[in-house]
Amino acid sequence: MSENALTQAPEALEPKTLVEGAYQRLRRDIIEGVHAPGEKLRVEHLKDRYDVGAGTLREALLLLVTDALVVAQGQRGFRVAPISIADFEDITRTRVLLETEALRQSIASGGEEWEAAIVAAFHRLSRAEQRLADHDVGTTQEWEVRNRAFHEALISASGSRWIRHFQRILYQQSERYRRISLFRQPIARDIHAEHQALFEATLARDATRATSILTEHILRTLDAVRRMPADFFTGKGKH
Amino acid sequence: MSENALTQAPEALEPKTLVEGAYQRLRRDIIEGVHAPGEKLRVEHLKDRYDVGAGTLREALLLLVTDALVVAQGQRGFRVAPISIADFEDITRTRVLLETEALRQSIASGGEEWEAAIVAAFHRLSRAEQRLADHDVGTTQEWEVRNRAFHEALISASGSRWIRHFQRILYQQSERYRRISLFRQPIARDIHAEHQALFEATLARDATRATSILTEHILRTLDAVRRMPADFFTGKGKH
DNA sequence: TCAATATATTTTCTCGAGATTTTAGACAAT
DNA sequence: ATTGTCTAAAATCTCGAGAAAATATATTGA
Repeated sequence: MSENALTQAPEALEPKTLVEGAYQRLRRDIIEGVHAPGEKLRVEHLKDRYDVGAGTLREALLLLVTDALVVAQGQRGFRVAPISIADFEDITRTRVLLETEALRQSIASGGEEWEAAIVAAFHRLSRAEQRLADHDVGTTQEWEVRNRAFHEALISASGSRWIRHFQRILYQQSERYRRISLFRQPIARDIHAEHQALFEATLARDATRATSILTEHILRTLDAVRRMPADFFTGKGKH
Repeated sequence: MSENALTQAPEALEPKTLVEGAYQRLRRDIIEGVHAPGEKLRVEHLKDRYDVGAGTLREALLLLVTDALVVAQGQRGFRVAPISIADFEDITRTRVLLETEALRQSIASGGEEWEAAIVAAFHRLSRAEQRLADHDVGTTQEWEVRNRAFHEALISASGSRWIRHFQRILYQQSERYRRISLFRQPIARDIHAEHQALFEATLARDATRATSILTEHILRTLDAVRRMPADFFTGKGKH
């Protein structure tokens, strides 16, 4: 973690310490649904799975509280943060608020390096989407990474470290929802066209159009989750 | 911590565990400037000051990372989050973005209980401001608490837990800046009139006017910090 | 005097075990 | 059958000590 905790992309660096290592693996497992939402996280069990001491694992769990992926309750241990449709709507709407503002700022003050970064990220993402359309297996993970990179590149010229910090947290949260709903609704809809339009409007410095497209783009993910069966979030149904 | 980590106001509850206790005291000390920005936080020293074991104190430090009051760096321990004018401007602008949106939502969907809570909070704040004007000593802390309570009451009807969560973090950050600059610039300007106007516009459900006043209200704190001597944030000057 | 290397000290990180609290189960009473 | 109490088990929280790393100090050579 370099100068400020807010500047640091939490997955970029490789773990310098056992705590960070456990933190990263635990985070991935939570986002991927290995540990179900609401599930109790018992230190005694997990310390074997992740091969660290109890204290070390507790610290990793504490770090995950920062990402709001884990909730700690007084004298009653840790728990995977629960999910709900209302929460996902909240995440999505707040993401729109922050991400459009950050995009506006970036368009206003972004320089050549910013443009170059977007072009590069878009190119990488397009390739992944092409491979995805060709039904190549195992490219979803790659797409996830590049999709995130594209979205971060778009707003990377925003002067606001705080907005980018919060955006990162929310994106991570929504990624968790997407992973969980992925089984039912693959990344079907023509998402590439949306990215293309977003890409062009941004480079054309058309803030109004770019933010409008971005808003629709983010909001569209709401439909997928809304179409889920009612018992999905209670955990009673079998999936 | 009840249902969701985001719903919990971190200072309301009394500590159920040693970690929480150390966390709360440590947080207060950082906000009040007892531990200067950028200062190294050595576990061996602090564990005596706060009367807990080393592991316990580390956990408290980790919790403070969530509030972005402490930064952790790989194998090099903990440090009080640094401050800068640019950071404070960022905090302030982001606060405006989030708090105005939350206020808009509250005005749109707030019910009677929301109104009642605002009336009560405003009353309590007014009394404190009156006492402050009468030069009563030791009322600044009380004012801080009630000012925060008033601002939270205003947006308490916002359906967005995430916005409220982020708002709380940012408010806490700005409180730190205010405390540090308090010595030079007391809460002079007629802040009560601003609160009064904000109060009235909100209860009148005039979202445009209310958010406009709130924006000015928050942005005005920027001036105080901008007037600080240039060497203030480097820590070279004596204060 | 300065730079570079080597040593010593400090600090962080990590683990395992004991104390406290919560949770689960058995049993009795209404 | 349900409620309540008591006991047993499990889990969390806490601490101190040892291993690893980073920092400060001393030494050597140009």
